[in-house]
Amino acid sequence: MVDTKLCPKFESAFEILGKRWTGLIIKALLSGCHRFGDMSEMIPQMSDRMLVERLKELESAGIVKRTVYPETPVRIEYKLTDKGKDLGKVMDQVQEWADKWVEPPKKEK
Amino acid sequence: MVDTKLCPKFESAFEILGKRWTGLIIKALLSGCHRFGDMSEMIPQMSDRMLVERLKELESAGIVKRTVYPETPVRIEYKLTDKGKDLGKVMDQVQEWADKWVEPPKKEK
DNA sequence: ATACTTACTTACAAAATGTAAGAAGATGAC
DNA sequence: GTCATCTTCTTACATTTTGTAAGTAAGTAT
Repeated sequence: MVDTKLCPKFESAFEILGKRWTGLIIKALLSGCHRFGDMSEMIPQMSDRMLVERLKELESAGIVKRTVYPETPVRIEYKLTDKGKDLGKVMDQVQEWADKWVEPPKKEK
Repeated sequence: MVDTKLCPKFESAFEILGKRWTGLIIKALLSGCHRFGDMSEMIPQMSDRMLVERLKELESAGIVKRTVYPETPVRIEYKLTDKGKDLGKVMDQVQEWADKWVEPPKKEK
């Protein structure tokens, strides 16, 4: 064993990233999704309830900014802050790893 | 909105990384921890029960290899496979992001 | 026989997530 | 006016995951 403890900042980062859906939501935002409905469509396995909850968490973590446009019907935009955009590098590495190591799911047949 | 779906491989990667403790366990393994007790010590907030469960998942995902040394008392080593070691780059990016953006927790005065 | 070590198991409670229905606020159709 | 529509949530309740703490197994050593 080398160290006796992990870096607290690293741990803190994974309190966010290590929650279900968070990574996918950030990826969706990086891909240009900005609206609730867009994200909900892009990640259909996730329920709206979870999306609401995660977006609130990401907002209070300073990763996402929520803006209301009082049009009709109301439009609400979720955008990554600088802090959030900086997660792009993390996501790129995840994508690279996934491309190299994840074999496509062989569910059917 | 740009795309209509996320990359399935990316999603698959986050089925693992997006679980509580997984990131910290991989980081511990990258830091030179190899034994159950070491990891349990390095991540004291996590219970043994969870460590067992996550290690099994990581093993069946091909990220960790478990080896038994029938000494006394028994020694069991957990090591990252090549697939697992390749997550080092992801973890490095997380660390970089955390160093830049995570402010140290201001719990107690 | 008892104790000691490591690596788990098990049972049960608590918390997170899934599911599905509903609600609010502004509008337009009838 | 009343009904329906759209989007973004909210609520209630079931299911699943995680937390907590005690216990087990195998191999020594005392």
